[in-house]
Amino acid sequence: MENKVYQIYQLLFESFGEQYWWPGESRFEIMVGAVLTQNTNWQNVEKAINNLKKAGVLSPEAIYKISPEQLAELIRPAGYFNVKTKRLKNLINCIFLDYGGSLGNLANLSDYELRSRLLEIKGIGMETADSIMLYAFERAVFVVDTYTARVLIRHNLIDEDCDYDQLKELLESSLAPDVKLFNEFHALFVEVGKRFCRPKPKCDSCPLNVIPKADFDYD
DNA sequence: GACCAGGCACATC
DNA sequence: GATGTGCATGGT
Repeated sequence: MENKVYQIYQLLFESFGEQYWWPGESRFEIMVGAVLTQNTNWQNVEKAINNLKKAGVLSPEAIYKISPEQLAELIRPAGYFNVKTKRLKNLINCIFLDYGGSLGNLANLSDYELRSRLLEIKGIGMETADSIMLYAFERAVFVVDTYTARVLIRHNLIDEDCDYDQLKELLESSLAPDVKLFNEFHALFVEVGKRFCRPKPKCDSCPLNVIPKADFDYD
């Protein structure tokens, strides 16, 4: 098999089907979710987003105006709530002070400009920036996360001390730059990761078992 | 009770 | 430049 990366996509799609990501109703909700889900279970993020919705503050203007204390209380279920309060405020301040509070103005930026601008915001790292790029602005960038790394490393497709850019390069160079494909593939990595590729993996019925695995000791 | 989650910035060596 | 640490809730 020539393209193992694409083979992985096919195996995962056959097993799990379409994932219907990102689970959010608006561009802004996706951006907020991208920050809240940092190192955090999506179930907890949903509670926080529901709190924001119930309080009627899931908009750039409302989050711009709300006090840090109130915001922290609303997003508490997502964990790291003090850190994430600052990160959300940083993101919203950028949108307001530099782009007049309009996401449409951000949408006019080129891929390179948008990613650079997002990465300047304290609290927005590469994965969060790429999640926003792909899922909120429909740009064909691959979102790498811990599961992506784990799966590719365990199947010997990349060195175990690779960095984010190397993983991203492997994926983007192995695939056509297709927003829909990147959307599904990242979501499928998360799905297979949650089920089978934890730090201590349980690979018994994993659909990727047909791909050779590296030998690891997991203690 | 231990483990872990759809990271990131910062301190220290 | 590499490695370590704090941040925090909630499900399994």
